[in-house]
Amino acid sequence: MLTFSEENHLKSIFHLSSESESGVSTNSIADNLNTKASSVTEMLKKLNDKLLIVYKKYHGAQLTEKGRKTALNIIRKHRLWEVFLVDKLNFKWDEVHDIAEQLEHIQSEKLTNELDKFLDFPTKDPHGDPIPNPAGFIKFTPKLKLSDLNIGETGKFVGVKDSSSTFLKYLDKRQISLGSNIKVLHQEEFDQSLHVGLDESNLTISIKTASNLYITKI
Amino acid sequence: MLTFSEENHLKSIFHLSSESESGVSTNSIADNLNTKASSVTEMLKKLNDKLLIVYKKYHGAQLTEKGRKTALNIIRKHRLWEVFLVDKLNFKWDEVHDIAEQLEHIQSEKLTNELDKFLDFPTKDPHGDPIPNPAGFIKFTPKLKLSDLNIGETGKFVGVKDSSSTFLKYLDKRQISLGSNIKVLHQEEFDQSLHVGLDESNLTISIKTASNLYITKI
DNA sequence: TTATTTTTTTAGGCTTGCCTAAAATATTTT
DNA sequence: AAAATATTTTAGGCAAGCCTAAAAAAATAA
Repeated sequence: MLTFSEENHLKSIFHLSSESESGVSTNSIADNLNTKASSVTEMLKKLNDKLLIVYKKYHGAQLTEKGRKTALNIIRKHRLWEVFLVDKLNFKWDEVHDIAEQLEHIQSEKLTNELDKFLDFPTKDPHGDPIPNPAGFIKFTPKLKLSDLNIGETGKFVGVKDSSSTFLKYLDKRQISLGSNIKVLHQEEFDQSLHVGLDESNLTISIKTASNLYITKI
Repeated sequence: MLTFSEENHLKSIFHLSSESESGVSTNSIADNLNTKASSVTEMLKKLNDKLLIVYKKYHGAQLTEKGRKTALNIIRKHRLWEVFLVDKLNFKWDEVHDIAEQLEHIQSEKLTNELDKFLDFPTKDPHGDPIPNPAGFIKFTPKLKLSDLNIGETGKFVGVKDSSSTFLKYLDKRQISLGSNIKVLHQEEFDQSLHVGLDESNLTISIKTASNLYITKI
C-alpha cells in the first residue's frame, strides 16, 4: 500500500524517464510535482528502500521493474478514468486531468478492470495517449510531431504533447481535433509558422503549436 | 477544502446524530472511526473552529447547517458511487462499501452531478438508503423493522440496518432481496424466531436478522 | 586543473493526524 | 452528597510529508 505522495513520485519518475535515458534528476521531479528538491530526496530514499526505484546519491533515480509496473498501473487508472469522464459523463478533454489525478489513486483492482470492460477496453485516452494493459504493458508509438513533416506531407493528428487546458481549448477553438488529417502546405520563412489544410479549410498555426501536435504520417 | 479525516469525522457525526438527539459523544465517534478519543477531541476542536460543528468540552458535538450540508454531500457521493458500481460495473451489494469510502472523497461537483445524471437520478443506493439531492435534502422514510410487524402482516423489504458484507451475503444466500414482500406467519415462543413467507416459499429467520431488515407495511 | 556555478543532500523545523498515559470532569452508585 | 466509576481532555510523543538554509558534491568555465 503506497501513499498518494509515493504514487505521484513514481508516476513522475516514469514520465521523466522517457526523456532522459539515465537516472531522473531530483530537481526535475521536484519541478514536475511542484515541490522542493529536499522533499524529493527524502522520498527517493524511501522508494529505494521499498525496491521501487534504484537511487544513488547525486545520481538520480531509475524505476525497478516493480516500480515501473506500479507506475503503469497508476497511469492505466488515470487514463481509463479520463475515458470514462469524456465518453460517459460529457466532460471535455480539457476538463478531465485534475479529476483523473484524484481517481487514479483509488485502490481496487476489480474496479479498474470492470471499468476497462465497461468502457469496452479502450486503447487510448482522450488526448491520444496509450492505456497500459492490466499486466503493465503499454504500446508506444513513435512520436512524430507536425513540425517534423516536410511541405506537402499529410499527417493524422493522434495526440498532444502539451495537454494543458489552455492548449486543448485553443485546439477546440481552431477545430483541430483528434483524428483530423492535416496537410502541411507552406512554411513561413519569417516565423516558421505553418499553413496547413485541415478538412475543407486552410489555417495558419505557429511552430510552437505544430510541435505540440503528435501525428502519424499518411 | 477538507481533509479526508475531517470529512470522515463529519460523516460519522451525521450518522451518529440520528440515534442520539443531543450531542454526539467523543467516544462514539472514536469507536465509529476506529480511532481514539483523544484524536477525536483534537478534530472536534478543529471542526468547531471551521464552523462545521458546535462543540462544547465534555458535551459532545452537533453539526451546524454548514456541517450537515457537507456531510450530506459526502454521503451523496458515497451512495451514487455505490449505485454506479452495482448498476454499471457488476459489483454485488456487499462489495461496494470500501470502494465507495474512497470515491466519496473525490472533489468535483460537476463529476457528482454528471454521475447522478448518468445513473438517471437514483433515489436509493443498493442497500435501500436514500440519496441526498445536490442541495443536501434527504428523504427519510420512517424505519420500520420486520421484527416490528404483527403476525399476519406483510412488509416490503426496503433496506438493511446492518450493511456488513457478512449480513448481505447471508441475505443473498437466503434469497432475501430488496423489494421482496415478506409475510410474518408465526413467531416461535422459544427464541422469537419468525416463520415468514417470501415469494412462493416459507423460511425461518432469527429475531436478530428480522431486526436488521427495514420494511414498509403493505 | 583550479575556480566558479549548479545541483543535490543534510540538518533542523513545522503541521497534520495519530498514539498512550495522566489529569480533569461528568455520571452513577451507594 | 460523597465515593466510585466512566468519559473526556490535556500533555507529550511519533511518523509522514512538506519547508528553508547551510553544507557537500558534481558539473562547468576559466
